[in-house]
Amino acid sequence: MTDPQSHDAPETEEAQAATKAAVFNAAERLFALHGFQNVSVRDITAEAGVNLASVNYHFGSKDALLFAIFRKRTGELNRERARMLHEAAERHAGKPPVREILEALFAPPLRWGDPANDRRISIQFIIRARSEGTAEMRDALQNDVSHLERFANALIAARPELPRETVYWRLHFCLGMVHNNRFAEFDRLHHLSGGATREGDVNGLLSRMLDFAEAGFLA
Amino acid sequence: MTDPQSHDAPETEEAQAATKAAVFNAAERLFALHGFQNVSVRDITAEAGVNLASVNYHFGSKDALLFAIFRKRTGELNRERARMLHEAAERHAGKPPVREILEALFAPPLRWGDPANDRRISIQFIIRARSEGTAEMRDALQNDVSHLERFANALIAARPELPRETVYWRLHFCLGMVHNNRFAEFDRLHHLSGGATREGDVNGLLSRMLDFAEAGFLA
DNA sequence: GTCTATAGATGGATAGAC
DNA sequence: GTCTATCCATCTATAGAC
Repeated sequence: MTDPQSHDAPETEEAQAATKAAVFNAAERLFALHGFQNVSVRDITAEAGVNLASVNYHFGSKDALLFAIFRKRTGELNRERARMLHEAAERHAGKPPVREILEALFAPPLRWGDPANDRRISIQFIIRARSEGTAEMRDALQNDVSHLERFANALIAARPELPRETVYWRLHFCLGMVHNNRFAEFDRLHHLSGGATREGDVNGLLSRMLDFAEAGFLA
Repeated sequence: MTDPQSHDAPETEEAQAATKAAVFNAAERLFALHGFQNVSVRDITAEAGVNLASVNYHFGSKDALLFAIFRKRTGELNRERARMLHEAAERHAGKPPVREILEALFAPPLRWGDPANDRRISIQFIIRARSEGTAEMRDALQNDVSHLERFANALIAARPELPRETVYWRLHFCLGMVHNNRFAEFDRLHHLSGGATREGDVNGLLSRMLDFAEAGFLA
């Protein structure tokens, strides 16, 4: 924009954005598949088909790249969950039932995990960040509980007869159910059940999770 | 034993065993606290107060040390769970109810996680191995489902009216509840609940988990 | 802006002295 | 058997050529 040769700028900007996006996507993919410490800047730039210095030029450092991916994806996921919770509240005069609150919590990560969904890799990245993330990521997770507070408050309103402490623990159990949906765990379950569990049936899995967790909240 | 100077052997063997144990314990502790890739052989030997070559001398390599810890601890945990399941079966003529099956699944890792328990660090190591472990560990987890098969079969017998597929998925949900019991997740929950959740009350947490999961199996 | 070449640091593993 | 000194591979980050 400040460049007088404006007919050159679009090409340059596009090339820059394309390189940055290629690095971003390659990094997200490799981190999700192989773990954060097992992927080098060389792996990422080779996968993206760009030169080695691109990571530092566009993101500053390997850790900053990781954090950029983390922040973008968690932001998207949290917004999607918040929107579903808001819609559920609107449908029920501000007091949605437990099942619809849990659906807003479960459905977005499950839909992302659909084998037919491009975001499949993003959700695996987020799950990995919870255990392998940098100190910066863990601090961000630790401090940004405002997103979960909305869910906790909705659940407390839906089950006012339960002690608040009990609701928090049960929310913790539900989050454990979500975080366990990793490739390796699905594979293990598939092996254990002799092939009876089908990973691809996202809506079926959502129903199963809601049945289980809703009953747990009624106890 | 084959050494004619038998009065020297005990001292040497003890020293050897002591060094090996020091390496083992320091490694388990550091891996559990900081992750596998973030701990170097130098960190381990420094923490153990032994020389750098000890890891390779006693265990062959860093990865072999990791795997030795993994195999020992998972073996201990699985035996403890199997024993509790066996005892539950004996109490109920071979057909224990869902709650006692789940107690055999939940109680050992929870008791290990008690802040007053020396094994607190071991269970964090195992949980970390599930997501950060080497290919060798993941293969071992993948192939050793015999331990879980006993629990799956007991649950199928306790709920014969449910489709087997449903029982497998619900077992998967229960395992997610267990695997989510990490330091970082407890801290986050404590923060979210404004300090209402007490991590130290192991028996209370066990009851809460059993209430939630048992109700989920009744759905 | 892009890319090559390389600096600088750290890692696992091991040879060889004792 | 124990330990020091060192090898060699690999990593991130960056300087400097174009």
